[in-house]
Amino acid sequence: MTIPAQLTEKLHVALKKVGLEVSDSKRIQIKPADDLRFGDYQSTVAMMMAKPAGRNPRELAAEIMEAIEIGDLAEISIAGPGFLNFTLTPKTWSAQARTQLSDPKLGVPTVEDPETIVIDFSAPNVAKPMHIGHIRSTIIGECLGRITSRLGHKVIKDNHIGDWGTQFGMVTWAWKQGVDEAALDEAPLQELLRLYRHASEASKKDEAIKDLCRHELVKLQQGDAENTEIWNRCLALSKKGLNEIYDRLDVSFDHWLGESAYNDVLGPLVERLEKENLARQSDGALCIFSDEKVKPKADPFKINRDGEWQDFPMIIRKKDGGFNYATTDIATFEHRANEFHADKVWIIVDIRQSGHFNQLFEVANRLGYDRLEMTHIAFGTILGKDGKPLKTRAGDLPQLADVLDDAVKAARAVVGAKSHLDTEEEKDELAELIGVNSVKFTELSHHRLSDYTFDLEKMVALEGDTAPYLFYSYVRARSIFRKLEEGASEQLQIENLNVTEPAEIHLVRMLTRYGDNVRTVLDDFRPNLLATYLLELARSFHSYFEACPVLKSEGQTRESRLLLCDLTSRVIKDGLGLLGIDVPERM
RNA sequence: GCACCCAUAGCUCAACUGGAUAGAGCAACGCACUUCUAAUGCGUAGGUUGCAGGUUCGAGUCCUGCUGGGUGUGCCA
Repeated sequence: MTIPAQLTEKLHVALKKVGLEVSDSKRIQIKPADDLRFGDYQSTVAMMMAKPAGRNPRELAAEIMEAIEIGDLAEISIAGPGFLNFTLTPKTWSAQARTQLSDPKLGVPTVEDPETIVIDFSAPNVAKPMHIGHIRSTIIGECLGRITSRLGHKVIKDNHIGDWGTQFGMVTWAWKQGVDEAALDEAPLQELLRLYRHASEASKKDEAIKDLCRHELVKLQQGDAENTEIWNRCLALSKKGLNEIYDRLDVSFDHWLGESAYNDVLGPLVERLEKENLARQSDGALCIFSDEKVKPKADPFKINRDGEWQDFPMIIRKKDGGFNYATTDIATFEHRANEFHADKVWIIVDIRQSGHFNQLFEVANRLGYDRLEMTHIAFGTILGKDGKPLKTRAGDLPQLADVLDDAVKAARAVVGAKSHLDTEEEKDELAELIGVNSVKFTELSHHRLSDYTFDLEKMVALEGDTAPYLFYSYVRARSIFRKLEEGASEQLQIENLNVTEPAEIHLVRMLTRYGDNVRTVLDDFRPNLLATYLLELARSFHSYFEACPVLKSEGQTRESRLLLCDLTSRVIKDGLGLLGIDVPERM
């Protein structure tokens, strides 16, 4: 039983003794104290019960304290307006640490009812190389996938690539204007980007060219041989480029079911919707309208213009006959429900698309998929130095590969100056690890909804709350074991783990919070909570490491401290692994 | 206009979902290295949590109204 559960139970019994019946044990509210001066856990039950019982909260707290049979689990004190503070004894902490050390899962809980969860993330447009804006979905998605899977769920990671949309019409048009085969051989992604930019600029200037691009897409969607051939070549080249980045980021997928994967079902799908009166013609397009069941304000199919509520339909077939992302998105969730048997679908996409998802989820309900729980996990915008969003269409975004290269270069300079590694090859490898993971960690340590300014210098800063800080704590802990005589680490006895010093106790306190922190990430899809926790853990380890000599101590103390180093290094490695970050053994 | 999101130290972010004197890092200043790897630790300084009300024993957190910023708003995704 966990410590909070034990304390809750003991409090429950004590409350009965004092003559106060608590119907809901949640009201007892044992919480970790947010300030260590107040102990490890606190209960506000005396304050909450006092008023209805017509009692003084402090007196009530004193009675409860008298009645509770705490044994040597914790020390109790009363403070402030009536807080009951529990300070766990060193004996309790030692036992907690031993339990965690002998648990292969390090205290991370497993869910009782595993679910099948589809995570839809990254989803780049394949005609263009990934730019910095793609980092958020990619990194958050991989992290959520790892955590969800660790908690015992079945996770299906799906890269819903944009391989069928308007941008393909543009690339195809430009391709036919003149593709540079030599460049395509040399640097395929750059050549595709050139084609896209060419078409983008041309169609901005000339409405007729825009129409030609649209037409190329319609031809592709209708199976035109030449366009299909071009499409196949683009797709192969793009995927190769994307995979290089994913390998570098240590991101992987179970499926790459992009928009094109659903092409064959779009026609029948749209016919079905029209036949069942879920969609109707409007201005030449086929649209899904409001069902008028909720107030306009809460209706995703309504919009207010000049004080008047008007229809705001979801277009599922354009007047040129082409399908758009709304159509493929409907086909996609049907596939996920029917073929993947998903209980939940998490879609990790920019918050700017939230309106679209409100409509999409409503469509799912109307189609009878109300048991499929779909969530749009939104994130904020990456801003330029001017405080304005980096423009997606302008084509002047830093490419992700370049950002990673720059980060590695910056890391290489620091590694060159500070590393204890022997060879240049090892240093290059370490710089790659630090550079790439600094970019990832920067992303994961921000709240997902906050906009943040893209600042390469800050991103690769290697001091303070960064990936290298965490790496360093891990490396310090592991280096101890390299100094040990052969086989000594195997002989460590878990029973000998026993903490007494404040720095040791604080370290254990942080360590035992690991499982809870992992779990809470999924409450609101917040990897930054785990990132913050790991930084705090590392901080308490560095403090401990400075305050408590390990190898210079003797006997049981030495063994106990070695075990603490072992446990800490395991938690840090495991925690970073859940964030999608690999650790170096030396640096 | 309307809808949604955001506002916490100079900067970047926390605050365990309503608890005590709002915490970290960066930047600034001071102290500690022939080291268990100083990519560190210890300390100083930095706040009317955008403003005004309300609910509550108790509000950064919930409610209302403002202010400021961002995003979206029919055939892009």
